[in-house]
Amino acid sequence: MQELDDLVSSLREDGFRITPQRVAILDYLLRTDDHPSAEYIHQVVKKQYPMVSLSTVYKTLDLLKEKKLVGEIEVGGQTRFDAHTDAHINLVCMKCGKIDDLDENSLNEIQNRAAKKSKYLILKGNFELFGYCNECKSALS
Amino acid sequence: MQELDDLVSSLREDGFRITPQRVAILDYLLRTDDHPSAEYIHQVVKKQYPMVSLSTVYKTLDLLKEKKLVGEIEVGGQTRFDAHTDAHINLVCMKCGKIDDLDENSLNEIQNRAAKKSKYLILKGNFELFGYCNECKSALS
DNA sequence: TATTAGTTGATAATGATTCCTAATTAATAA
DNA sequence: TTATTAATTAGGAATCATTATCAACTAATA
Repeated sequence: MQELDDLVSSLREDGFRITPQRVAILDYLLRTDDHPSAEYIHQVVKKQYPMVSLSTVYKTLDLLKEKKLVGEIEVGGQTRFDAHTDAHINLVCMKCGKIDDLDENSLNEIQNRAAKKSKYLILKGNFELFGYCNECKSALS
Repeated sequence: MQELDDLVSSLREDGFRITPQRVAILDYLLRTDDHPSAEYIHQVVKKQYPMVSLSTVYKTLDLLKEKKLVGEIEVGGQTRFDAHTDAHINLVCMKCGKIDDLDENSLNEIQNRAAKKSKYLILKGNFELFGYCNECKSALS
């Protein structure tokens, strides 16, 4: 996996230690389209490294957020993570809890316009739409 | 306050009891441009009705959310509320924590386009931009 | 291979929100 | 106006995600 190696090297160059735990977490996030919670990431990574602790997952996620390698959205009282870092829409299914990504070109433009109008210095944006996914809406009673 | 009276009447017609607690909470949300947390709403309402409990604030907010009289966004591990219910951008200052609203016409259009492309049934949208407000960015070290 | 500072795992602490229940009260009708 | 009653409230306990703490461990370096 070229991308993983590159990101790992860049972390190493920034002076961070490369631990199997960190690699496993980043690897999983790069491979999935899912938007897992810290708890879920912990479950997944434990299959490969049973000794990994939840607190290490949280700390690694903090690091990856800081390096802008992963993004986060807060949904239903918990934080969900993904490695899809360009501006996009998160479609949140209120029934099954899944989150799909949707690219939308106009978001960067909106962000720039908002920065100008508001005088805020904008660092990141989250765009969430809540509803029912195709499967769950079909199953509505 | 005409709007408050109308909303109170509509709640009564829906079979909900009109309590001073509920009126005070809704009244405050209608009057402010702020995006208070439940805790903060509790502080404000207690000045007028010192016996109001935090759990009543939470339950009233649930009711008002269900009736779509207030919106919510999750920021920094807590939920913030406002009575500005049409689609808009929330500008979140990562330093002082304030949230400003910004109208943006294209949001409804984006929402419709996303619904079509994704096949989701969209019920609501949140658009958040994070950064530093004009005051806080000037004060950056 | 030894050194050492960064990292980890385990668990305690925190804080926002939800749950629980007896007491209260808004709404209704007599 | 008063009695009835089911909805609502206050207060506190419980829950759950996240953060903090710290002794033990280990990746990086020389």
